[in-house]
Amino acid sequence: MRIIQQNKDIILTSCRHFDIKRSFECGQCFRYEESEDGLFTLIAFGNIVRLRQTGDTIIFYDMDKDEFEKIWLGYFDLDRDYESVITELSFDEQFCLASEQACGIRIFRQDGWETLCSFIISQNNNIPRIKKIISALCGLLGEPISTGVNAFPTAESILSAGVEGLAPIKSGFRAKYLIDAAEKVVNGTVNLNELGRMDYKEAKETLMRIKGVGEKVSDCALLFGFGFHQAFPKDVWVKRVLDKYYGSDFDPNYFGENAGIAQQYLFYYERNILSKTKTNT
DNA sequence: AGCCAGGGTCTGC
DNA sequence: GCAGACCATGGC
Repeated sequence: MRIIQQNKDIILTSCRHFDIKRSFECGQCFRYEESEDGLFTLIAFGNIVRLRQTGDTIIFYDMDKDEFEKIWLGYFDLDRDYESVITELSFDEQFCLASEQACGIRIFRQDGWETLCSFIISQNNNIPRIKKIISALCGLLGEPISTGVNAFPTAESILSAGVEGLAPIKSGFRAKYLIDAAEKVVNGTVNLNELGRMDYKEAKETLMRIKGVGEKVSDCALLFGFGFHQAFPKDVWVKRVLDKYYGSDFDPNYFGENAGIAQQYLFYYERNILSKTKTNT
């Protein structure tokens, strides 16, 4: 992969292991839109990013190199060698099948607070509606960053809204969980800045102090928002894979330190490929 | 109309 | 530790 500044854009070439469509559509990120001509618009860290992929070339529009290296290199996990990660995980037969169909998925390193809230909202919910609720939350309480676009709201802002104040976003029973998360982050019961210094187990337990955060939500936040690549979220799709091929005694340690990456490929394979092609038996 | 969705809590055994 | 009811909402 090479990074080139061309006029006002950043161009990545030879991106064998970065498929932006699959990476966005694999259920890790909710603040993006794809327009009909293949343009993706992402809102993250108070910025709006527009990007498009043609073959193995990706263009980041109106982006300067300093900003790219400071924020987006890390966000898109571009320092990680996915080739060797995939080779490492390929001892497993199901992963091999999945990685052929899900090639190019990368795990984004998103904002921790936003990721935590996003996956609190995700519980017992579907992806289109998760996106809607998050968008409404930002519109209601986020700081404007452009016309009609707001950043993700701070914990203080959500806390001051209260459960009643969140009513317009129609998050249902999850509103009280968002408030509890905001409260514990503001009062220090959960210090998100310390999570990175903890081991996986301690970080997971810390997030689970929040009401509405169980094992799965905690794992998603750790994997997509805090860089814990051994976190292995088990949602209904992943459980289907585990039931079909691995048995009830499956332990994520089977996949090692990058179990979370394996999980993401299996999730995408089951949800976006298998469930749409099989003739029901 | 009923089931499902990147689940968790609470209660009862 | 495990099963089941319940939780809001919208798409199909």
